[in-house]
Amino acid sequence: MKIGDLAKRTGLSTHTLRYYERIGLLPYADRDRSGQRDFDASILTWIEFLGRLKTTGMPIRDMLRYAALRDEGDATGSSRRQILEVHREQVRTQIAELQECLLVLDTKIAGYASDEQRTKENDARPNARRKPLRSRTAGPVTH
Amino acid sequence: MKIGDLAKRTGLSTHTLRYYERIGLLPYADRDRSGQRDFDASILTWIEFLGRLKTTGMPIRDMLRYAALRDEGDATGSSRRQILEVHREQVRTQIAELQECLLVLDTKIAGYASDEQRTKENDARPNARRKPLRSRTAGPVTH
DNA sequence: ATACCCCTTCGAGCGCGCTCTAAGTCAAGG
DNA sequence: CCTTGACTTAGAGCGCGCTCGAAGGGGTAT
Repeated sequence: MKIGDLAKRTGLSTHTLRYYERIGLLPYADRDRSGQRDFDASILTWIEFLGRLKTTGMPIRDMLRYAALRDEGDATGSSRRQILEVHREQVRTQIAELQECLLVLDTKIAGYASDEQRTKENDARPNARRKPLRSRTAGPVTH
Repeated sequence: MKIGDLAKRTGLSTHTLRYYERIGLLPYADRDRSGQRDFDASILTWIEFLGRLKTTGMPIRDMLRYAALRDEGDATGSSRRQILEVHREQVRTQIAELQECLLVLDTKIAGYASDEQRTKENDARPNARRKPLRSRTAGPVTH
């Protein structure tokens, strides 16, 4: 499988795929006689799993640790399991935090909701006037 | 309230607080006669709310849009509500994704679990050997 | 042979969100 | 008076995860 095809299948750019290989997140792919990468189809599973790790906020450096252990073979199974168990716990925490935030958002939105009738709460502005600022800090102001 | 106190209370560094003021995420704070910031206690509520937005992945540029509307006063209530409603939807999606990933992690871990007995599945390595690489790309290798 | 398009490597650049340094001011305590 | 320590501004630098550009090669269709 060529890199372009893999890109289409995974939604990653060819640039990103090469980058991943370069840093060791993907195994070094076979090259055909003209030097082009020929990916094994099984790479799809691995990339998908990496996607899960990424979605759940695992930094690349940790994925690299995991990938390295994977390369070392069977003996590293329990280390890998441990990494995943620790990570799973972080994901659980993350979900709990988000759910808490969701409640706060609900409350806040409810405060704005009541029939376009303004409540004090949602409009409280701490320190009076806000300085426009943004002199040399930013360019054409995109905000 | 001095910036140092506020830093302690919020867990943000004084650097970060000044940075937030600079970009307009915090209102321009009053200065005492010697030029030092004197924050209104009500800023705590705002910072806490910003924290929620941050936790849920809202980029600073969007927080700035929200903050700007807030400064414009009561008339912007419905725009602000809209921003939050859109964001809430994204948070919900995010949570759903994480929960899906959690299931995948559970499965993966279960695969490693079974009494230290290696299963094929969890060790499948796509393209044979992995090149060490990492020649000029990185320094002393921290991974 | 000539396009055309996808591929290659190497290395620079970018957007984000801080984070830190430098150089200096100010107020309180010993 | 002198030190200490928290504060001030302006601006440079950093870690992350890509993202892109330049310069060139290969294989196929016309």
